[in-house]
Amino acid sequence: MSPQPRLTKNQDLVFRVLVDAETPLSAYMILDQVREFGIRAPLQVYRALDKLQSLGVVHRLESLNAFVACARADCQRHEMVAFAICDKCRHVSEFSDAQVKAYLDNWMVGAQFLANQTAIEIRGTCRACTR
Amino acid sequence: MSPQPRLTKNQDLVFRVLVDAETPLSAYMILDQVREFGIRAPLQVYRALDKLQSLGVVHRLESLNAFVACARADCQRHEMVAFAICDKCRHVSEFSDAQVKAYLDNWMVGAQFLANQTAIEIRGTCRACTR
DNA sequence: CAAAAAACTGTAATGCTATAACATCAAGAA
DNA sequence: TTCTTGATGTTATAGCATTACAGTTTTTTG
Repeated sequence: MSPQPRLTKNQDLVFRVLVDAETPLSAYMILDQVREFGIRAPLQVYRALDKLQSLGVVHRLESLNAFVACARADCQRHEMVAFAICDKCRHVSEFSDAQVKAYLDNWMVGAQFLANQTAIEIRGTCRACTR
Repeated sequence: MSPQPRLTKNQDLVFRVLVDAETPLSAYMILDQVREFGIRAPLQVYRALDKLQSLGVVHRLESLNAFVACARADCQRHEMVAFAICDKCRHVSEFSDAQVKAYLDNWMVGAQFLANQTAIEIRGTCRACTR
């Protein structure tokens, strides 16, 4: 489950909380859960999150100011990923669509725009909450 | 320039600031610019922004916690819009790609996900800042 | 190995972003 | 008119994120 470079204690604590979570968690929600393990300040959480994001094992959901563990077994970096976020139950589906990526890439080539990072977040209601 | 329903004073003030801006502005940056016209509290700005967003004439950039006036002349259509945000000069290019929309729609149909709102934000470096 | 460099940790203080709660006012519909 | 809806104004507070400073551990490399 753990990614390549051995995580430090703080990173591992934060990562485990996210892996166990069923919904995205804010940094402060994470903090609440790791306080009992010695982490006391928001910055300690944010630093761990930064590292985990750079490893590609955690994603930030911009529209929620929250974080999720990567859903894919093979967490590759710099790939284009999209999220469908249910506003009722907060469940998040992560998916990767090569064709969406291809079309956005195409636009970027045309505009001569060098992309670092792409956020695709769809807010709505999931199947389970519709019925 | 102004949209259908006549804007109220506060809405108009906020909208004008965004139209004149060359980069996305946070609610508090907007507040700084409308203080001289009598707006004093963040909530007054947020309320105006909410209304302008629902009219479709202002977009929120989730990854920046900031707002931009809609770049398109015909703002009425509430299509899927994407943003390319330059991290160097903060310039934002707004574009709409029917193909991307089609593929995301396709995914949503498959997953039986009812979408309300979609955010597509590409962070990187624009053409002008590359050279 | 020892020195240097890089990465991680801890803490306090602060700043930025957004909303809750309450009271009031203005405009249009019944 | 009376009712309803939407906008306004203000204060207080909640929630999210970073700066600054100090110290420690781990890794690199000469």
